Amino acid sequence: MHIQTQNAFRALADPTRRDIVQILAAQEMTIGQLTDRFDMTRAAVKKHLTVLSDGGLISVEARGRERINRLEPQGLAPVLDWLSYFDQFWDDRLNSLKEAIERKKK
Amino acid sequence: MHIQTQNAFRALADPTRRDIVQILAAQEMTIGQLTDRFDMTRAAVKKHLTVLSDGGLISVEARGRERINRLEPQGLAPVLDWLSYFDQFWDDRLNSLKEAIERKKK
DNA sequence: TTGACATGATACCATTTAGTATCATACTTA
DNA sequence: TAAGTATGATACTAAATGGTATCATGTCAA
Repeated sequence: MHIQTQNAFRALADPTRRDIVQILAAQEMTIGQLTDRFDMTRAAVKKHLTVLSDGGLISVEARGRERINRLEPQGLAPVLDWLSYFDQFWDDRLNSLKEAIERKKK
Repeated sequence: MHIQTQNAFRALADPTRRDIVQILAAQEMTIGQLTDRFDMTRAAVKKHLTVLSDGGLISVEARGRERINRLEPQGLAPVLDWLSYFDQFWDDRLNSLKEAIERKKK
């Protein structure tokens, strides 16, 4: 059993963590900056970041006394791989995503 | 916040439940049949099925004294929709999925 | 109709989880 | 160097989670 798959799915199971992932998709942030976006303590945000890091969804770079948290999109790969098992059930949906990509490339 | 999205992600967060989803993708089953595939009691499997049902990932049809559990692939839609937010990060991976689909269609 | 079978439901337990409060550490800067 | 700032780490709590055991209900079949 793939521990990466498990850790990634587990990381995405919490709504706060999914929000963090979306925020970091737009802009990298320190823990303090992220904490400003939520109604919880810095310690709680830090815990979520640890779970996201375990899931391979973010990376952390030390910069002075700050820690820059960045999205690692390839961490979503195990999730997509697992979902791809169900190709035969959602060809239509995948095709619409494919078309969106084609449009964007023009 | 989309409760369906939350329930679907939560349902997929457990490895036993992901296994159940894959088993049901191949063949619909009763609770008893599913229990044979796992090293846990029928009651535990039933709990997982309830979580999967809450997540919209399976449906249950009563047939006599049996309950037929079926995969509901469209329950994965909220998960895919959420992931599609990150299109710009995994064009390559999506393209490989797209290619797999194209190959299959031939 | 009666026994066997498939499931539903409830109570209970141990562990994990999501959060807080608090203190320690390390870096910046006046 | 000393104060302020950003983060790390630990201990603690309440609630959710994953599991069991047990009993109730409903259906099938002889």
